Amino acid sequence: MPTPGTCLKHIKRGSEELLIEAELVEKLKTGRPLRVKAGFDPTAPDLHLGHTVLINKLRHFQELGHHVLFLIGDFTGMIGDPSGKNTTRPPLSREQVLENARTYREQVFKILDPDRTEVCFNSTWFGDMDAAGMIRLAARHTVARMLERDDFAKRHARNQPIAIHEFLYPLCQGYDSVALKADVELGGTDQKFNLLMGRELQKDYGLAPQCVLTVPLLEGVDGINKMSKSLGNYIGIYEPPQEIFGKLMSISDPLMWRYYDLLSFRSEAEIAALKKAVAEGRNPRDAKVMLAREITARFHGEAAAEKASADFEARFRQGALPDDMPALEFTAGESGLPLTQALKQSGLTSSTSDALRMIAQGGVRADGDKVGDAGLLLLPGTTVVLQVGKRRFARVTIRTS
RNA sequence: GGAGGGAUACCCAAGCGGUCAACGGGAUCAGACUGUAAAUCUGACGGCUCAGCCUUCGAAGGUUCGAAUCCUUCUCCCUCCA
Repeated sequence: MPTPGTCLKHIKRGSEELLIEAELVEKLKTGRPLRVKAGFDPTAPDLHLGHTVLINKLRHFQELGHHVLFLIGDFTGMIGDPSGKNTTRPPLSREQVLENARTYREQVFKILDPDRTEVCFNSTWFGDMDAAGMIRLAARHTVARMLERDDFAKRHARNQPIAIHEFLYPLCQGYDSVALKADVELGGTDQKFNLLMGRELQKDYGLAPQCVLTVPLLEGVDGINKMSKSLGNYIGIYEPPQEIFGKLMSISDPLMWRYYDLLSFRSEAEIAALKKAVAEGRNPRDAKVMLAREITARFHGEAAAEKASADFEARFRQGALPDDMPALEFTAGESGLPLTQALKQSGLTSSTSDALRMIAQGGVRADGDKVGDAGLLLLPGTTVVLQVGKRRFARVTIRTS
């Protein structure tokens, strides 16, 4: 068993803030497995790398022998988290929630150890709470305390609306910690207020307050905004290996180091050494390949990562064709199928207008040769490899109708 | 309850009777460059049977030779006062 000191170091790596460190040390000293809580929205089962920063941190706790409480906020999901300023979301049925939970499990256990993970639902305790109970809970806090939360304060100052129920969300999240007797709760930096609410409520209910560990929000592949599906700058952990690998290779160099810090399982010493080597002239590309391989392997296995890497190398450095391109068949009359139609029907371009533009811009290749003639016809009985841009390919066979 | 402001393409945002498929910015895509990038530069960015045609400017009607632009009704958002 490692000492509390080394545990703490492991836990703090890549994290943003730990409150209160001294308390956590005390908890670690007891030697019992700590109950580590993290809450997840039941609506978005498509996890991306941004989510995994937190999940990686949960894994760190497991590596140290602690117990993870993976909480699905099926009850609070009915409220919606104001911090995301999500507009009204449709209520989910019981079946949908369970289905989402199943998907979560599937995705999350690529990182977490199932034996040390307990999946819970907060409807378990909130489902039984009556209106009086909810009001009792609401009585625990004041409006002034609520307005301490930055986004509430801002909205209030700007005369933007704050619905009453939005105040209930932090209270509910805090109460989850009471119900679960959490020792530690993890969350993104934007969750700090809600996490601290757990401490307050635990004290109110006569429990030892949980420690709070926040992790940074990961920037998306654009390097500017936080990674999110709606911004389209995400890398989903369920994407095909080639996609994950390719997207990681397309990030900027500075962003690469950020990803190393937050996503890689390599030791800090190893990363520092790599950084030094690049600073001294080693091609940053090598470092990026290592990162892309590590992450791809995490979700798809070593072999798939190896292959994605080789494909990428072949395609972009040597201009070779990918060996997994979709093979499609179209039928055409004797005169043949217009290239624009083939491009549109194969999904390589969004419309025939788009196809014409691509051809005009020199972005279309047939069997490796740049197409200059927009009126090109693909004759029946032939098979052509069509390419649009650098990344989109299809093998198209034309048959007679 | 009262007064005012707004709804334009993926997003932001001009336009206020014809020259508008609609300025500009962002995002995106293609080309050049490169380390695979990023940055930069160039171009594209509603659809189609593409030198032409068709459908768009919250919705539905109306005025007009002609409307994103004017009128009417409706829907939705926001601000201020109470």
